[in-house]
Amino acid sequence: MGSSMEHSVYKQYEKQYVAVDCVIFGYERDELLVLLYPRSFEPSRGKWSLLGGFVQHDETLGDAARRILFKTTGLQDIFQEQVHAFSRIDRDPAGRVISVAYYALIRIKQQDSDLVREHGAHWWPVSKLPELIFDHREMIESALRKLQTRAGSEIIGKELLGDRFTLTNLKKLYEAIFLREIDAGNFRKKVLSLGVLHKTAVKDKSESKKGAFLYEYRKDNDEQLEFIPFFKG
Amino acid sequence: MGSSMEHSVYKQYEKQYVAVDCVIFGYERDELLVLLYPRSFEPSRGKWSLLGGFVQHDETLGDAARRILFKTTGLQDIFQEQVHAFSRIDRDPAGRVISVAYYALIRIKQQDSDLVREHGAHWWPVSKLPELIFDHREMIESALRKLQTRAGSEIIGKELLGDRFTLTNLKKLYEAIFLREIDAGNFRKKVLSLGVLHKTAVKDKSESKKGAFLYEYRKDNDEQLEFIPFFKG
DNA sequence: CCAAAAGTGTTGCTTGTACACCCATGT
DNA sequence: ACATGGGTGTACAAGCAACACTTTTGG
Repeated sequence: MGSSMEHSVYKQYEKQYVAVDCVIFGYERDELLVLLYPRSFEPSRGKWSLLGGFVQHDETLGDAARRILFKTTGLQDIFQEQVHAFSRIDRDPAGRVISVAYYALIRIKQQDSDLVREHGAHWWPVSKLPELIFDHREMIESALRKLQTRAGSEIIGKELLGDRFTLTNLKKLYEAIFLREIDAGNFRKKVLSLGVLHKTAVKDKSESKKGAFLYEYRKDNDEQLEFIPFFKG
Repeated sequence: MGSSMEHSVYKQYEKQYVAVDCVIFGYERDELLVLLYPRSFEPSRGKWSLLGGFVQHDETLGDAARRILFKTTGLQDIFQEQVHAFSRIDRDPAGRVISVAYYALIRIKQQDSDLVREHGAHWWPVSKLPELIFDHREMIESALRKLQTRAGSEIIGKELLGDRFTLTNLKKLYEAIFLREIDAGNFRKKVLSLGVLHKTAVKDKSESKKGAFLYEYRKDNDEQLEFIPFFKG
């Protein structure tokens, strides 16, 4: 907006409830998971819900998403990205609420488990979601598509895995994100050819006798080397 | 949103002004254009602005975008797509307004010129934009990236060109969208290989002595053949 | 020794790109 | 006849997918 309206005279226009819903992705046991919590009151009691909240005057949508994430997982400085604004008039039976979906990537190990438990939240595999309220399933599906797009343009690794990981860890993560199998050899070559990972001297022997080298992101130069397409769903 | 709040008790939460800003793309003289109109009052008098308006209780964001588009161009049933929600707190100096950007593709010939003139609107080339208010430049840039993504996944043709067009018309449109030159022979082969266009018996002689065949979309079967990647920026 | 994951190499196919070349025709 | 866009063919390079093969080591 901008023109077609004088300043300070917005009074004549209607305001809306604006919410943010967070699709919080985690990764465990080779599966991509979403954090949901159960709805304990009508309507839709028993169904599951994304974590959400209303946007306040003094915060951006991103701020609101961060606030919600912090409140429910205790985590800060988390990668997140806007997905889409959902605005069906009757999407929330209790009132007209426009909701902007965000997705976030967190390391489940790092969450404040007490806080999560206190909210009754539960991790669900994206491939086996329970019944969800409102348009939350649609939000998760859109978020997953966004995540896939991003994972195809740059390496999503440390956000979900940790600072160091083996190439097999990364491959399994990508299989979880794209919901399909990937050739190990080709994946390895493709990822390494991008030159954004640095092989450490450390081997992880937890998943094989031989052990696999741990890799980390090259911190040095280029944050701008991103967005070289390297993987398509 | 959903849980964490009882129904009908949203009263305790703050409402927001929610606006929609439309990035209206047109195409003429081998250029991709955006419809802007001049701001005639302070602040930012003399700068240019997207067409926008506030969202009402009884309409979705898409409805609002359609309403604004109709009000300013007289056009209905226009292709449009949501771009992003912009929410910087001070993005509008006159008040806290969250704005969701949409882009639309229209055929300039079909617009209601009187209506457009009455609003003082003017078509600007995307590559030579004037100074814009607020975050409107950012909105246009995001919208263009979205348009490029979409144009790379399916053929954007009739929305901007008309029902029938030559392959050279389409190539020039793509050059305007991607802001770079494209090889004519390769473009032609790629587009035809998708099999979504049907060659008519009619030649357009307006642009060459030899004349070029007009193509149209195959209406018959498959709307689902879309989203086959066919062009990358 | 051998199962199992780590890691390397090879081959063939598909796709993209550059560019040469022929066609049709109004002036 | 020739300039101009329309349209086709070719040849090379890059990227990708399938899969064979070697390495390492705990049990």
